[in-house]
Amino acid sequence: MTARKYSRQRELIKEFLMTRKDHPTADVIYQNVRNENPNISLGTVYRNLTLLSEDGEINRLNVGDGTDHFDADTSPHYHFVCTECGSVIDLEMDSIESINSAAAANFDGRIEGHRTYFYGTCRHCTRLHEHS
Amino acid sequence: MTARKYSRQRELIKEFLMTRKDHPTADVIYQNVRNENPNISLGTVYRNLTLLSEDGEINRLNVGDGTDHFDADTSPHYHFVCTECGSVIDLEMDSIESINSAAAANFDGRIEGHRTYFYGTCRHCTRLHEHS
DNA sequence: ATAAAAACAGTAATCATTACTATTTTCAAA
DNA sequence: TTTGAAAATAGTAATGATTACTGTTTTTAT
Repeated sequence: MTARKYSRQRELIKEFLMTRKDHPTADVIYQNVRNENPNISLGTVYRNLTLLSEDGEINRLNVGDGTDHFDADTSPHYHFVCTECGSVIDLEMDSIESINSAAAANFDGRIEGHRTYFYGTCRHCTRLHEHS
Repeated sequence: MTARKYSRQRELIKEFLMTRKDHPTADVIYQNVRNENPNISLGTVYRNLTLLSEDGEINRLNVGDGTDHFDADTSPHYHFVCTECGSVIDLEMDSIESINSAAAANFDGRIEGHRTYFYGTCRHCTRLHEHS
């Protein structure tokens, strides 16, 4: 519906996000894209992140830490969030779309999908606790 | 560790939340508790919601709409979020703790739990679309 | 009773995000 | 190739949820 026009800024944002697998926040993206375009504004970053996710080119993650994270990998996969350091890590596991039907069983409405985040302690933070 | 002292305000907040199954936000709780205590401040509501959830007496829900929701039902259960009206509804389905082990299979770290929200259109919004 | 810890009301501050505005860029059609 | 309307931009102001601060009041163990 909305005619999308080319923008170098949007391209830079997408390009940067594709190089990262740590699911950065808008501000981290902003700080990094500024290396390529020092004049870009934070509002432009936010607006383009929204446009890209509306277009399905990226995903917005609400991991529960108060700030959104972004992911250029739109293939179905799950995320782990470390409750100590806050890092967001891709999980290698099969999709569990079957839980949608489990949820729909006793529900009077239409269930279209789900979002699942796993929480715990990441490898690095676990090791920090080890007292050998 | 932190010695908790009685507070009438905290009691009112918990009591109100227990009467509701629609998972209200802090501001909705504030507006309602003011009927019982017109002097209560919004900061007190926020602080006590945090204390109550730290104590495991209530749960904080991050449904992805930008504002936290609260639930006095701490028994394990899942939630549905209507993408049209934003309502948050309890789901009657078995716990699927088994997905934790699926997530842990290829992950080098400790997975302690997960949070899952189901999205779609609620009964009410679905009916609004029906053109009979 | 008393006093230290906890909680309070009221308000200011913070943080992420969105909205606004005047200017610049894109791009399809002339 | 111009041209002009739509889209996008930079910069800044505003918003909304939440947290922090401060002087006062409550709680509660002694």
